Formats: sequence, C-alpha cells, structure tokens
Amino acid sequence: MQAELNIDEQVALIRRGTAEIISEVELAQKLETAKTQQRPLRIKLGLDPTAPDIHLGIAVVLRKLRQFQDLGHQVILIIGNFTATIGDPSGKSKTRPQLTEEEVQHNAKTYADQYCMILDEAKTRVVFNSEWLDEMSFADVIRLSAQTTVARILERDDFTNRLQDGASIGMHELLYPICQGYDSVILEADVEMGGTDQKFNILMGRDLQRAYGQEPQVTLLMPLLVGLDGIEKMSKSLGNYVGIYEPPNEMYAKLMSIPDELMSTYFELATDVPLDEIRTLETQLANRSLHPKRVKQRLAREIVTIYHNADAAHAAEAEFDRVHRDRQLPDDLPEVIIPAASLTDGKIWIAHLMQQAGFAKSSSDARRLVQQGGVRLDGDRITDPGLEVSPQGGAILQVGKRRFAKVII
RNA sequence: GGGGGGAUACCCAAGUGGUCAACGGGAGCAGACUGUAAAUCUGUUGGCACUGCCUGCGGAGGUUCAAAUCCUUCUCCCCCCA
Repeated sequence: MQAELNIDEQVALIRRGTAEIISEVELAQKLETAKTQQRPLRIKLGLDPTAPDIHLGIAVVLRKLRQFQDLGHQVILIIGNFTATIGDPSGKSKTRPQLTEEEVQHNAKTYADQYCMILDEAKTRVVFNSEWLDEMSFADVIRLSAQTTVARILERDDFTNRLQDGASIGMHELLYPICQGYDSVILEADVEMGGTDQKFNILMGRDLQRAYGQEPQVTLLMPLLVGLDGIEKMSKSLGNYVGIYEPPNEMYAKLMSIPDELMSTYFELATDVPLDEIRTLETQLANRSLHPKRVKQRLAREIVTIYHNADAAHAAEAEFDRVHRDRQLPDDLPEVIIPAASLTDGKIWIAHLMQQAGFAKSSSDARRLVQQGGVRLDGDRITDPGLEVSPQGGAILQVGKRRFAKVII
C-alpha cells in the first residue's frame, strides 16, 4: 500500500519515533537496492524469551517492524532460546537467572502466538538461534571470539559500571553480545532493530558482519517505553507493564495510572495518533485549555482500541469512571468461596476471610489493613482487627480502593 | 598462588554484646485529598486468633545471664598483587 513512496519518503516514515538510526545514509542505500533488485530487506529482531507476555514496550518495536512489512520487507524474529540460557546482562545489574529448556520453549511458543497481533504473518519468519549456536564447536567459538577484543566488549557501559561497582560479571556474559552479533552474520541481516539498550549488541553485529565480509546491518533503535511507574523501562519483571492481551478494563485502568508527564510519549510511541495532533494536545495541556484527565482518557481509549476495539474502549472507560470516579462497585466481581467448614457458628475471623480472598498475605497483614481503615464488608468499614463476621452469601468484601470480592458460602 | 574487604528485610543501606523485629532511603500497601490507580500529605510494611509469644541479620556450630554484633568452620561475592 505504501510501495509507491519514494526512498526519501520511506526513510522519513521509518525515522518517525526512532531514537537513533546508524546510519540513515546506509538505510537509504539499502532501501534503494531493495527497490532496484526487487529483494525485500531482512529486518532482524531478537526476542528474549524470558517474558511470555508481549507488552506495550515491545510493541513499540513490533509496530515499527510492521511499517517495514508494509513497505514490502521481510521480518525475521529470532527467539533467543540459546542466548537466554546464557543470560543477557542488559539493563540489569545482576546476573539473570538461567532458564530451563522447557521454560524457553514455552515462552517462545507464547511469542509466536502473540506477535501476529501486530505483525503481518505472511512476512514474518521465526527462527531459534539455538539452530546454529548449538552446532558450534568450542573451536568455532574461540575463532568467533577472536573477531573482537576485550577492550571492545568492555566498552559496553553495563560492563564498565558493574566493574566499577564491584559487581560480578560472569565470563559467559561477555559472550552474549558476540552470540547476538553472530546471529546477524548467519541471517545476513540488513537491518537490526531493538531498544536503545540494545545499541551495543547490535553494533557488535555490524562488526562481526564486516569481519565475515558482509555489508553491515543498519542499526535502528527505538526509545524504551517508560513503564507505569514513570521511572523504569516497561518490563514484565518489574510489573510496570501493560500486556497487549490484557482485557480492556485492565488495560484502560493501567494506562490511567501513568504519570501525566508520560502521556505525550505514550501517544507518540504506542498509538497511531498523528504527530501534529499530539503536538496540539500538548499545547492545549500546557495552556490548560484541556483537562489532563481528558487527554489521558483519550490515550487509554486509543490504545485499547488498537488491541481490542472502539466499543471495548468505551465500555472500559464507563467502567473505570463508575468504579473510580463514582466509587461504585465494578461490573463483575470475583467470587471468593468460603467453605462452610471454615465457619464456626456461622462466623469467621475477618483476617481469615481476607486471606481466603487473597487480599492479605498473612493475618498480620490483614490486621494492618483493618487498622488502617482499608477494609469494608457490605460497605461498612471494619475497625476491629479481631472482629468475627458472619457474612451472608453474596456479601461484598472490599480491601483498599480496587480489590473487591463477592463472598460465596 | 599471596594479601585484604564483604554478605542485614522486596531493593539499597545503618547498626559492631543488652534499650533490635532491627535507623534512613527507594518501592509496595492503606488513609486523606483529587482529576485517577497522577501529584501531594499521613500512616504502615516478619509470622501467629496478637496487650503476649515465635522466628529472624549468608549456612552450621560455639562463648555469654544476654549475640545482627565475639569465636570456630563452611558457602558465595568483590578488590589488590602474581
């Protein structure tokens, strides 16, 4: 559909939202060659199979890949099942736990099930890097390692920092960038995409491709989407993420919790709202002609619409307003089944009821919540942590502002 | 191979014989407020049917009326020299 764009227009389209392209000139040349030779470019993305849920952060990169596909190019997703067993140090100051083969397989399958939400399946190839890395002999590994130097590897600021902080760096971790770079050699990648945290690894791919007599891949880095906490990058392990398969209500509510300052970044990286429209919103926010909540609602609706649909987005908005603005009960409440056996004379200690509902992790925890005034049964605040209650079937237990359950005896 | 330093709760980190379930910060949770699960302020954050008891400062032993703190030993980590 966008095949008739000229090269400059294609570059401009690709540039949108990127953090860095190394280099644009090379990218233009590659696009030119692809056009004249009628050969789709191979766009590589390495996926780390530790996180089975695709979230908005990864979606930023996947959406960019989709643009390449719309321009006629081929996407190759590399499931880093081999490298995952090594543990990528990127972004973490600690050695990552190594995954078992089963976990890796399971996670990889989940990815394969999920990426089609964003990508064009017909133009996507999925490969496992164990296919070639597993086959290498120790001599092969040493020859490959000889293509770079210790000084070069230690340039990576993560390693430098850890060295300075006196943290440990496993020998195997030094090999990680080399593995990832070698993937590019094997696939003869034209472009490798990643978050800005992948810069070093992707550049290593360029070095190795040159060493193996190939034209180096273009490096295309996307900004890291900041997570819901407004501080750390969005990641599964930090729990500050929105999964693209989450139900509309969850997705909407999570998006409403991002700090206000993050709104425009989210618009830019996670929605299809045109850039000039986003600028208008920013201006209106700045001169207070538009309420921040309205803007955030729009953001949440836009994103829910992408992964579900407009109706779901509006329903989620109505639900959110009902629960959080009007303090009403949510539409469908989870149920807690209390076996009759745990009642004595029809009574149960409030702390145990809360534990059964999963709202308190211990009875001490439950006591604290009661003392802090966070617990209500059928709308009445409970103040005595030792209280025994005799809930009727269908009674509503509420802990805090957003945990509700219907008690079933 | 030699020498030195370190391991404390979800994370960072203070404490070097009793007043320690353990300062402080981050993060989480709750309350108030609101525009919302933003921001801000306050409280809270081992367990137990709890005015008390139990477990606990890398593991295992020991000294002592009393140990996160002292001793022995083990494990892991870091630094310097080679």
